[in-house]
Amino acid sequence: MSKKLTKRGEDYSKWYNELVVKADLAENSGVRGMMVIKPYGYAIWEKMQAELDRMFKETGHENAYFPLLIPKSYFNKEASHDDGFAKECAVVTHYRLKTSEDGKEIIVDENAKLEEELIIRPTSETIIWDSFRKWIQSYRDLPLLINQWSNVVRWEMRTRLFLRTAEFLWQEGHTAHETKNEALEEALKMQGVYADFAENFMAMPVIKGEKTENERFAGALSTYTIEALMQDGKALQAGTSHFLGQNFAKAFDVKYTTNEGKQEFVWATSWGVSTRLMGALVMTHSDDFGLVLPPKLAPIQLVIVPIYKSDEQLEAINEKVEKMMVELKAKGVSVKYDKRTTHKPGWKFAEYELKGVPLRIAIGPRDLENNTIELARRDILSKEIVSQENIAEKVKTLLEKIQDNLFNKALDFRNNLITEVDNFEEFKEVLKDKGGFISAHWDGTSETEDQIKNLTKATIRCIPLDTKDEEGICVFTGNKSSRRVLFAKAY
RNA sequence: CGGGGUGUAGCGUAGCCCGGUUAUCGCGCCACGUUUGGGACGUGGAGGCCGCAGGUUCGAAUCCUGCCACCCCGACCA
Repeated sequence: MSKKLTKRGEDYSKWYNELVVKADLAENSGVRGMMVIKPYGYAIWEKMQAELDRMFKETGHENAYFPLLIPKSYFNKEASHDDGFAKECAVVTHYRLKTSEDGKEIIVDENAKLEEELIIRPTSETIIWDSFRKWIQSYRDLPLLINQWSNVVRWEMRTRLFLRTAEFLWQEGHTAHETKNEALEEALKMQGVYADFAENFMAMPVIKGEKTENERFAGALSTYTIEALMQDGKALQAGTSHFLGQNFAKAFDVKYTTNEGKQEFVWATSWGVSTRLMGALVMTHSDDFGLVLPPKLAPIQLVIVPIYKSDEQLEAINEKVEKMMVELKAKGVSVKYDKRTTHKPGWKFAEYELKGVPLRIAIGPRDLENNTIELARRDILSKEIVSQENIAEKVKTLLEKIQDNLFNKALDFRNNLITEVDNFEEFKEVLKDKGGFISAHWDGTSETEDQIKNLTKATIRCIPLDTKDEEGICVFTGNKSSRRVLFAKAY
């Protein structure tokens, strides 16, 4: 079995690529930049989806589905949106293939050229707002709170499994509101939902903040973000929520009648998270032995491996384990009993470690005699012999402990990598030697941000929401600044 | 799209400069046997249009030309 992983310290990027493939999460496909999400990886995504979907519905949203293809003309109705995405759109130009003259290959039928080209959605604002126009007449139709689970295509130059793929899965929320304030509140509320999900389910601490103009979504008036920090000290934008003002309402002519009989444009938001979260999950917790999954998102929370010499022993173990399984399942633990005879225990141990299963029970002849089991934790790689009494309760408690431990560990790591810096020399040093977030004063101009980016590759990840006013001078220009922002190199 | 590199079995590779029997080795796969508390061992076996298309030659994985794909470094990005 050549499943030896590259160590994180040797080459973080290589470690990540190998881990995603070896843990059976995803692989590259025959289509440039597009991945195959394998069953184990998809199972994790499904858990994320289920939880997020529940949270969206709890906050009043409904799911709907809009077309994959968008008429090109819709696209340039909102100018900045068009600018932002035009460079990375896949375009459908024909609707039929035919056999070539020599009968050897299938070619595009030039007679089947579309009147108007169709864009494969890079995001769905335009096609959704075309529908919203028909759905919204009166203030009584508002707010309109819609979410869509879908795939989108963005023709990226350089791709990496989960982190940046030419096609990815995501959800996109699109809402319309009567007032500016209500829309702003919605955008912030959804940022909160994302932060809650990241921290309480992914066990990934995030910083809530607002994007600067440079980093803002194409077509948005403000973009709220949750920013996470990966183990190599680079930041990852994990989710965004946009306040779109009336831009799309005006572009698609979406007006409503107020209770005073006046015509007004609606106010909008959109927000999304994608399969990129899978990459974030991997890079937040995993180690040199493989994936480490937080129990709340692990498809298998506990695996049981039998150890035996004879068929009789295996049968005795089976009997014991079947009883345990009933107890465990009753407590809601997702448990797998791997009694395959085709692999040895040592092989299974290594395999489930690689796949990040939070807890493992090994049970063999010795345990049958002593009424014990061996219980192993993935997060800290510990093993202990415990009594079989109350096993479900113990497992349940441990799973919660692991979930907390992963979050706290990631939080400590993140907090240690936020450095306050007051001059540009120090800025460059910290960025080079330590990495992570740099908290520094900035004069608020795009020019300064651009120059810093060109010199250091660091960008402003966000203006943290909880930032306090503090007089200072810009780390680059020395101009006045009233608060610190967070810089980092980002994925 | 610029600069560099690589294509040989499912995966990783040797051979290529300097053309010459049946294309090397490891992992994985299949069968049988022995094994099973941290990735077992033995014996046997299957699997290749050497990226594609041309050319040079008695003879091409090897030399030449063109094309394609992928990887790395830049510009672009959730």
